[in-house]
Amino acid sequence: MPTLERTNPLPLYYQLKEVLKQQIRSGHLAPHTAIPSEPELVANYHVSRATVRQALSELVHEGLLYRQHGKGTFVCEPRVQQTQSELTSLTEEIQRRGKRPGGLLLVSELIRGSEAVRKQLSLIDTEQTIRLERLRTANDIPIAYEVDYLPYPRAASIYQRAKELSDGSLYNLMNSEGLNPYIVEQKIRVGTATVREAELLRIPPGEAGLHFTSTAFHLTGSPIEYSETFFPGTQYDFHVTLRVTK
Amino acid sequence: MPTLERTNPLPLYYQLKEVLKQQIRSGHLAPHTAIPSEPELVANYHVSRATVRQALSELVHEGLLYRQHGKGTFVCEPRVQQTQSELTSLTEEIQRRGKRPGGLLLVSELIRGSEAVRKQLSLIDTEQTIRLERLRTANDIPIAYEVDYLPYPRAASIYQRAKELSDGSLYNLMNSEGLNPYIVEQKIRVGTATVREAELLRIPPGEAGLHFTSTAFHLTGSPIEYSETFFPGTQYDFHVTLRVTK
DNA sequence: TATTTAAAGTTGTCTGGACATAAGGGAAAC
DNA sequence: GTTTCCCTTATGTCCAGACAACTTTAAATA
Repeated sequence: MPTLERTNPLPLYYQLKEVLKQQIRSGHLAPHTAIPSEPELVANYHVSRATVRQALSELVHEGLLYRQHGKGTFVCEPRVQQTQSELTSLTEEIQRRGKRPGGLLLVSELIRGSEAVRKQLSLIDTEQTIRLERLRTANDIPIAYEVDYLPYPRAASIYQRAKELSDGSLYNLMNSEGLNPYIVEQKIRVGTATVREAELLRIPPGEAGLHFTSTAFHLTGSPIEYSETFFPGTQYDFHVTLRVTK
Repeated sequence: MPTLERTNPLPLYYQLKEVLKQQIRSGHLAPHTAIPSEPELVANYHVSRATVRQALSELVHEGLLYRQHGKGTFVCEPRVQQTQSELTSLTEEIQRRGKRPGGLLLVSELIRGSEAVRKQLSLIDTEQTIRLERLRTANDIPIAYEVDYLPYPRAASIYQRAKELSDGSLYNLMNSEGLNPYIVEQKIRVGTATVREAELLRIPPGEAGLHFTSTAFHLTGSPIEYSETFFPGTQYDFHVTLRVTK
């Protein structure tokens, strides 16, 4: 049985979490079997019950364990996509599929922006909108047309560094500037390509595809990015994991 | 200041949560302002710090508060769609839009099922598949064509009560039978209507629409339902809220 | 034998305390 | 005037213990 290191800067509950996670993934703890009871974990790892419970609570929240009052704590059956509603950027999605992500920055401008966009970004009167028009590629093949809007004074650094978007993702850039997307709301519907989109994506105009509108919020709940993306045809399938809020 | 009732069967941390939620929603606690510190809440409500922290932690998890180590706990800016990745059934979606949900059960049968479906439901050799073919309606207008698959011995009660699906939702039925969907994985892509789908939905064959494949898992991680749904044209837009996993 | 009761083990809630770590402000030193 | 250091306050982690509520098992009872 592994031991927890009190000299380790990582918290004890976190170390215990990792140990249990490892045992679940390796199969030492089989699905639907009970893990050691809380008093047993307390004795085995020489930590308090509060520490054990913090570790278990987070694993329950991550969908690896489930509890039954009076009976015990059990291992969940593994799902194909173990992550729940994980926030992954298109860049990461492309990489996950074994392709090389890229991007072509078509336009980078500072405008007032439509009322709809201004409302999405909760802009006040004096503030402007950064507008980025991009063609996203996988292995140099265009796969999506995207327009991003960011609040101007706040995301000024993004406007300066927009050139770096040619190969990286906007979310990476935002993270490095303290504008970490924390929650993203997306709306998905079927749409058809405009003439401009069709040209850039090398598809027949009017072809059907997925149209995304997405708003990213900071940890604090402030909107930090709004975007509209068009994925042509059936090249892209979108995954999502929903969970009951209890 | 409201007081917590120790005679109330609801836990203290839960009562405190509700009090704070109410103050946030009513505007007594404005966005980006600090709520009382933990020691203050301890003094104000006469509970221990652990109880306060349990309430705050859950509110942070629900996206209503954010913490800053060394500074305090603050109120999040409200988002349009305050729920995060809430698991809502199509029936609820239709109701939310002020329409009357309905359904026409076309087929209800017990079959072996394709290998793909059997794999989705993790069936063993002797188990069969319940197959339900349904036309979903809003105000009696067909809006989607859906085929559901459930594991047979386990969901036998659903097969018996399939007739009740004519006006209710499958998820409601499943909940009442202890088969509560807890996590749902969905795949979304653009698809075209088959001849049968076009006929039933009264649209031209080959018309584009959203094609959903969805697998519902129980609290324990076991798959309990797999379904394929087709939404024609642009009638339906799908909302989703993603969140970073920290 | 069948039923009821009691005990043991489990998670859920709650207490009061302790020290660590991070942020900010003000006083002291430069 | 500027910097440095310390004190205060905030959240983060951890402890030892208590009782409640639920489940199962086993003993006691009818």
